[in-house]
Amino acid sequence: MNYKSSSVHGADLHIDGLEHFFLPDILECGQAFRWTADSTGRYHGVAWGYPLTLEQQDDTLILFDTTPEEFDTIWKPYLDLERDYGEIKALFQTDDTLRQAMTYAAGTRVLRQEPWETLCCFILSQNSNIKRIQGMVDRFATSFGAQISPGIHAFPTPESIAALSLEDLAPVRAGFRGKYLLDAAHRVADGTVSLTAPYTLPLAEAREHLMQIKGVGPKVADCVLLFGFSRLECFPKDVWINRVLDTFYPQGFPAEFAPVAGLAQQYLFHFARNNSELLTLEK
DNA sequence: AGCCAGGGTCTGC
DNA sequence: GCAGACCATGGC
Repeated sequence: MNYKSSSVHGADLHIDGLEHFFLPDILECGQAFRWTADSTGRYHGVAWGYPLTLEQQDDTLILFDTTPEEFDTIWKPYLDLERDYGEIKALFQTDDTLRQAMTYAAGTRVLRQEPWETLCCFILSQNSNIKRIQGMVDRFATSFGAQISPGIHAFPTPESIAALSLEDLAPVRAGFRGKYLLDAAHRVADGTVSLTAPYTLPLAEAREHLMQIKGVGPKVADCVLLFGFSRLECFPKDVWINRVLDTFYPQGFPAEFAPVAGLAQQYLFHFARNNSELLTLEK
């Protein structure tokens, strides 16, 4: 189990006895882009149309201004609190590289994000960096998302984006990615691309389905499948992961980890970025 | 100042 | 199929 109990404190909810859970690992690892930490360490964000403030104190997670019902339907699945990370990590312990890698992001989890939001974010991610992606996503949501409370915006809908022109999108400062956002919105709005089918399609077909969209290649498709559709068998390959594979898995990534390779990818990504001197950097 | 960023498209072999 | 130019822009 991932936590022992939950309790209501006024308008807040406390989740106690957390395991394998650390907010900075989860919210700042480059899988989600709408969470920001304030000076007290609390995180503010929006997901599935709901705003939330989060704070972690040791093994207790505090969700401010929410209800047990909202926790059960939105935040428990969003934070992937139903998955047994202990079991998966025990499997990874059998691998020397993964055992070491897991210490660099021990509390990460694969969020269950909204597919459309994840699609847009990773279209915007291409040839960019996490800081700038956050800026583009914030301008996108602020400019075109419905205001759900003062200063807080829901993520824009595909329909609302499909009605825009490239010039309308200028405030996002997305550069060449703007036209890709519009293509994604058009295809989702007219039904060419389904945002439910990839939950269940065979992986190769799910990738091809998303890659119909201009600006969506293998890496973006895999990130959307992993972080937006909870397809943990997906293993996005960027330059860092390729260096890890070259250095530590020249015979290929072990097949026994295939069903949860996407979680391994998370640990390996952060391990790589913190230990570049260990990697073969040619090519 | 210059490099690189959680890539993808388009063109030319 | 595969390499290489090119894409816009900001963060470091």
